[in-house]
Parts: sequence; structure tokens; C-alpha cells
Amino acid sequence: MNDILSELGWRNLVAQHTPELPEELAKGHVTLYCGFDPTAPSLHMGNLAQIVTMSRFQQLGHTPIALVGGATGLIGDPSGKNAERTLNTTDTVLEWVEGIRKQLEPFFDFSGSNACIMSNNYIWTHDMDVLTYLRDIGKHFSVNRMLDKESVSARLNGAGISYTEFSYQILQSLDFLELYRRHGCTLQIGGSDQWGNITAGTDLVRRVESAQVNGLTTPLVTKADGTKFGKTESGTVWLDPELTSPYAFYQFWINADDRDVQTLLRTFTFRTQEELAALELATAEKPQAREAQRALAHDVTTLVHGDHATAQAKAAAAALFGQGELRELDATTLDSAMREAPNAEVSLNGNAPTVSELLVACELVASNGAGRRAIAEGGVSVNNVKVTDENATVSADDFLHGKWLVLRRGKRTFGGISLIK
RNA sequence: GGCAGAUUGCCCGAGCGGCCAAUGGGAGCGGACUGUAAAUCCGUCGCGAAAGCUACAGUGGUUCGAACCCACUAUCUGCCA
Repeated sequence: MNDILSELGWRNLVAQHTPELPEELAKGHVTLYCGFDPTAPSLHMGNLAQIVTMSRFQQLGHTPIALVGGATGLIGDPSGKNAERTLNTTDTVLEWVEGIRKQLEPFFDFSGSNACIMSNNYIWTHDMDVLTYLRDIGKHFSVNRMLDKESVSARLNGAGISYTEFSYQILQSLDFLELYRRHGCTLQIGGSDQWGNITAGTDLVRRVESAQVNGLTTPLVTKADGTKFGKTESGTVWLDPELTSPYAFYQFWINADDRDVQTLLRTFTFRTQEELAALELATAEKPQAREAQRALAHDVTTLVHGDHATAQAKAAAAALFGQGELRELDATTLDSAMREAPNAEVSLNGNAPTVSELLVACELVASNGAGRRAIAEGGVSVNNVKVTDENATVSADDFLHGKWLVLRRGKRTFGGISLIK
């Protein structure tokens, strides 16, 4: 069995771990868990980093438990938040739980001796009565120590914290205890912001079960330009293809900064140290080819959305950004490319819509005035031909293959208009 | 609970009766330059083709005229209980 710690080590994926962890791993097999709270209808990049980390453990023979936080999602983790968050309704959270469970499944192997286990902390918390909670669990927590946790102390000095969120670390600790009892789980992993919650859990298991369990955190992914990783102008990049299209997802990785691409490859792909060294060399020698970004985008999009969607996203990118003449693209390629871009339908019915109206229709600009402005600034093209007249209109002849009109705003924002008869 | 102050566009922040759709900065967007990059420079940045319309926490008022004055409401921040 390969050593998971050295694997994570060369990838710079270890922020902190409990001192006893190497000893535990030396025994061979561990069962580990990571929690995913339903704070949104879909998982996002931060979650993906943990999923991939768990996957690395599973590939080396360890047993992963993917825990969906049906209970903790109802409470709200104060970690990394500078203000109390609004509670989501129970119905909403339970709906998200189901969606997130389905999203997690494809990443893991559910067969073999180290098959992945899916769990949900709602199971052991929803009917626990308050006296049991206070006597059996709460008794093991020192408020003094809870106040010392970064996630709590930051809030005490700032916007304050409710009892609900203050209790979050207790619930997460209870999860570790339950998973230890039910599945012999002896390791919890998470982002470095979870360190406080994880150690609260190892403390609880030690007190209640007199057992040594461990924690490991991965560094938060940061970007060289200081902006938040996992966000674009249009918001969070989600794993759900309904929320972030595979095309947009692919583009997100393709656009990675040279300075960040190695870190991202180490964190999100399974490429070997040798392959990454080769890509690093490629970036240094021929940065404009962006080989590393292409490898990154290919691997991660395939991991999340599969081969087919990745091929489509690539074809779309090649079609839109390629040097080739758009009119020479075959109908099928164009069709799949345009479906991936923001698009809208229009029926001509004898009238000729203006280009700026069409820009608004596929949400490339916020208003007609902004569209006209964009044209005046020389930033708009139709079928890769620059539009110079603010009042330009289109006719049926402009639609490629009688169906699609390719709108471009700026260098890399595309939209499609499909003609309906 | 009492007193004082604050609330301006995506964010910060000027304006304190007409010259205000509102200075300046940031973010965003477009162009040049590029590699679907970074940095830099230039332009732009409520809606509307325009007339004009809607906006300066909310509601009402004073005034020929209010982001600016008054009253009340809401929220926030100080000081005193």
C-alpha cells in the first residue's frame, strides 16, 4: 500500500494533522470521513477539493465515509463566517441533502473491501432529546475551550454569535463519535478552517470512548491575484451542470492563472509528480499554449461531468475561440457549442431585432443601453464580424445553418441566438 | 430605557435647498497590448433611441423647487443607565 501521507505531502495538501496520525496510518488501513453540509443546492469547488482528497485515500485502499450534514446544515457552521447566517427552512435543507448525496456518489467506488459508505448525521441527531444531548454529550465540552476556537472567538470580538451556531462544533464532534462507533472511523479530514471542529471531535471520542482518533486538514486553495478561488464574475462555480454548465466549468479551469495552475493540478487532478513537472516546464517555455491549463480543465471536467460533456465543452471552446471561420463549422459542432453558451430563442416574424436587443435576450448585457454602448465601444461581434452600428439589425440570412447566430461581447463572452420558425 | 450621531448608486465615500443621475476611489465592463493570461494605458459604468422617467433607508410635510430643511417609522453606531 502506498503511503497516503507522502502522496498528500508532495501535493502540498497537508495543512495540519494530529501528531498520532502517521502512527495510525502505519497500521495500514483506516476508515475516514469528511462532512458536506447542505448550505446550497449543489456542491462547489471547496467541496471538490475534499472529494478528491477522499478519493486519493480510497485509491490507496482506505475506506471513505461521505457524510451529508442533514443536521449540521440546519444549524450553520460559524467557521469562516463573520456574521450569523440566516437559517434555511428544514424542507429546503432536506431537499438539498438529497441532491448533494446524489452528487457525491459518482466520485466514489461502492464496491470492494473498501467500498465507500454514505451517511447522514440527521439520522442520529433528529430525534435526540435535549436531556440526552446535554447530559451525554454536552457534559464533555468545556465552554472555556469552545470559546477558544477560532470560529467562535472571531465572532465574540465581532458581530456576535447565537447559541445555535455556538453549538455547531458539538454536533460535528458527535458525528465523529457516531461514525467511530458505527464504522470504526478514526480519521476526519476537511479544509483548514475545519481544524477547530475536527479537534473538538477527536477530544470527544477520546473522552467518551478512550480512543485515539485523528484529524487532517488541507490548505485552503488561494489564488495569486488575491481573489477568492471558486468564483467567477457570474458567481460561484458549482458542480451541478444545471447551475454551472460544463462549458462554463471547463472555461473556469482553462482561465486559471499561470501562477496558480500547478497548485490546482496538484489539488484537483491525479496526475503524477513527473507529469506535473513536464507541464510546469511547458508553461515556462510556451506559456501561450497553456498546456497545463488544458490538462487541468480536461481532467477536472472529466472527473465531474464525464467524457461526453468534456468533449462537448472542448468542441465548443475550439469552435468559439478557434481561428477557423465560423461559417465553416458543421451544424452538429455548432449546435453543441451554442447549447453550452448562454442562449435565447427568437422568431423573426418579419421584424428585424437589433443586435443590442439580442445581447439582452441572451443576457450578455444588462440593458439595451448597455448593449448599444458595448457596440459603440467596438466590443460586439455577430458571427465573428464586428458590429459597428449601434442600431444594427439581423435578418434570417445571418443565422448559420439557418439556426444559430453567434454573439460575442468582448474577447471571450459568447452567447447564442437560435431562430425558431 | 435615556442622550447623541448615522443611513447616498455593486462596495467605500463626497455632496447639506436650484448649477445633482449626484465629485472621487474600488469592483465591473469595453478597447489597445496579449496567451481566452498578468501588468499598464485609454474609455465606460441607473433606465430610455430621444423627450423623459426612476433613484440618495421608508412615509408624510415645508417650499416655486429637496439627496440636502421638518416630523414620524425602521435599522445601525457611540455615550449614559
